[in-house]
Parts: sequence; C-alpha cells; structure tokens
Amino acid sequence: MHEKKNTNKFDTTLFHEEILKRLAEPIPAGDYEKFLALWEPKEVKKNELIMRSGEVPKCTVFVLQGCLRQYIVSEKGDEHIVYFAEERHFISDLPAMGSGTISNYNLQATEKSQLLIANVSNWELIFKQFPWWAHAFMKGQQKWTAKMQEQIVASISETAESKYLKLVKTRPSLFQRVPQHYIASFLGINPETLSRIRKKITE
Amino acid sequence: MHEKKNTNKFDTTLFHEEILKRLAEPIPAGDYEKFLALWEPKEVKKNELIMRSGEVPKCTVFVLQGCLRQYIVSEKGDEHIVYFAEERHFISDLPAMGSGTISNYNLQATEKSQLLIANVSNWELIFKQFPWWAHAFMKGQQKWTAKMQEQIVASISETAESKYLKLVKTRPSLFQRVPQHYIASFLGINPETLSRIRKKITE
DNA sequence: GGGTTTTATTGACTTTTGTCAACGTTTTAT
DNA sequence: ATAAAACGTTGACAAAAGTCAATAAAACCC
Repeated sequence: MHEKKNTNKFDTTLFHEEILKRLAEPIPAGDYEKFLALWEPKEVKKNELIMRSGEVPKCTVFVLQGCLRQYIVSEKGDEHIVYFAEERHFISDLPAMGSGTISNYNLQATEKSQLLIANVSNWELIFKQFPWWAHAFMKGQQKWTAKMQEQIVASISETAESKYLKLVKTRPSLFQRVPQHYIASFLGINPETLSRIRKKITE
Repeated sequence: MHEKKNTNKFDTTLFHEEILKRLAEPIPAGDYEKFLALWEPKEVKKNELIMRSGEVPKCTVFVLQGCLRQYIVSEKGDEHIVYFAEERHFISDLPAMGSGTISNYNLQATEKSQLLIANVSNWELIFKQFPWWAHAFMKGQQKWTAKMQEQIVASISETAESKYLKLVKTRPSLFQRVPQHYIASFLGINPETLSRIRKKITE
C-alpha cells in the first residue's frame, strides 16, 4: 500500500510570465525563486471542489493549466457562477480569507487542472517580503474593481443577447471547454434562453 | 466687484469619525490635522457636476453633507446610475484617476452638498505620509470589492422586486431624498416598472 | 405666485425571459 | 461495452419587464 507522490513539479513558466507582466519594475535578484517557493503545486481532477461555501478560505489559487468555476448557491438552491478562472488567472475569496470569515462561494475544477496554491500564511508572507508584489497586486485589484463596475453596468443595461455576444468576444476559449449551461448561469439566464439566443444569432 | 470667499469651513466631525471607524489602531499624535489639511472643503449646488465622463478624474471626494450620484451614459444615450454617495461616503473613479486615463462616469450632486476634496497629488501624498491610512484603505477596498460581487450575484439571480426590497432595507434614506426614477435607474429597471412594483407591494 | 418643467402613475400592448415537459444526443462511469 | 446520467434543443405557455402615450400632481424658477 504505497502512496502516490506528487513528485512531478509543473512547468511554471506561465506563472513567471504572468507575474512579470503585472510588474512595472524588474524583480530583485533571487526574489522570484523565494517567491515561487511559497506556491505549492497541486493537480485537481475534473469536478473536484477546491473551496467550499460555509468554510473559511484557506488559500489563493493560480491556474497554470485548466479551468475553475467559482459559484454561489442561492437559498432556493440555484447555482450562479460568478467567475471562470482559466490559465493565467488568480482566484480566491480575498475578503473572506483576509478577515478569516466564511465564504459564500464554491470553487470547482471544470476539468483536470494544474494549480499553484498559496496558503494563508504564505499569502500574507509574500506581501511582507516582496514590496514589488504588494504594489503590483494593488494595481491589479484596482483594474479588477473597474471590471466589476463595468459588469454591474452591463448587467443592468444590456440584454441577454448583447451580454452573450460580449462574452463570445472577450472569453472565446470558455465556449470550447465548459458546458453551455455554465455559460448561461454565468450570464444570469437559463439554458433554454441561451440556446434560443444562439439559434437566433446563427440565422 | 468683490469675490465671494469660501471662508466658512464646514464641521468636519463626521469625517474624523469616519476615518477613526475604519482604523484598527489610533492615529499618531498630530497626524490627523496634517491629514485633514489635505482635504479641501467645497460646497456644490443641486445638479452641479463634480466629475465628467470623458475627462481624467482630478480628485477623490468625501461627502460631509448631501448626496451625489455617479452615473454612466450609454451609447444609446440612456443614463445608468451606478452609485449614490450620501453622507460618510467616499466617491471617485480610482482606476481612472490612478492611471491618469479618462473616466466613463459622471458625478453629480442630487442636492446641495458639502464635500471634502483631495486632488490627485494630495491623494497620493496621504498614502505616502500616513501608513495607517494606506492600510485602512486597502481593507476598505476589499470590503467594497466583496459588496460589488454580491451586487453582481444579485443582478443575475434576483427579480427587480427583490432588489427593490433589499435597497429599501439597506439604503432607506435614499428614498427620502432622490427622485424615484433615479432609484429605478440604479436598480436597472425603468420608472414605470418601479412604480408598478411599489403599487403591488403596498397592496 | 404663476407658469413651466419634472415627476409619478396608469392603461394598453409588445418584447423578452422563464417554466415545464419531451426528446434525442453526447458523455460518463463501471 | 453498456447502462445511466448529463446535456442541448425545441414547443407551448406563463410571467416579468419594456415601450408608448396620456394624465395629474409636485417641484422648480424667475
């Protein structure tokens, strides 16, 4: 009865690229290796749950390969997807993790995926140890906030069809990898409506 | 031809309270006075525009007294209100101000209001000079982000009626001071629909 | 304070989206 | 390989929300 060990480290080139892309200045020599060491590689199976609603989030995730969906379950029991994290995306519930309170969101792999995971203490450590990260992160948060604002505006001002068309343009890869009813859930419409919108468009 | 001077400083007690409320630790002696000095008092008339879509935001605003609305004008020319800032609220377009790019949002007083305004250089200064502020601000941003997430979820999963009822609970004062069609715009429905929802509820 | 503008309401009708059920296809698991 | 589950589509109908027009009340502005 011997255990399977996670000996193969992933190719983390993508992670390195992504970090550099978000930075204004070069990283001090030796910093990146220390930084990377605080992220643990993990492979997850399709449909595996990485975080659960009702629990305090224990980590922040970077997607090296694959796709995750973050979703909430309403009182009525309906699932609503709030975010798809594909390759190069970070995903977490920062407000809950930061304050140590329970999250309302679930995080699940929609396919077999390779992740880099920073647990809470490592996550806090990298802010203290690497000023270049803290700075880049704040900038990133602001952009993120602006995008959410746009999403709110879109949700109150656009029809389902235009939201669909926008998603086709901005996230075309999603349509190749997740079931259509996930897209519908993300857009806030039901699967039948999405099916009809698609039919109408192709005519 | 003598100019009217803005000699009467406002009562800034509310500002002080609000800053303290957001802080984990007490402010070092003397810091608050220096901090306050970086905020310029300004009174605006009803309907006065404080920021304009298409311009680079020049300041961040704190509302001491009154109410502002932040809104976007769509290509079709429809207004969509994204935020109401009443007393104790900060309001800005941080991503645009931070990056020096033009904003898509307008900011207008819905009534005569008293504001405290930090221009861009003062805004950047307070982050450098007052670590307690930088820290509190980051925490505040996270809470803000979480609220926006909730709003997105609500917008894709709730009916207009339940969004209305939620607003009545969370922002009752709004209904006392802004016209109903502003509320409708904020909720993403049209005024007639809101009127009918209200009628239905009171029965 | 009197005329103008803004605002809220209501009715009749249209459009959009949701609901429920049925069906065939694809994917999954064993 | 095969049975079960998940998925996408379609139809018929219901519910929700938007549109346009008319009207009355309230607020605003010299």
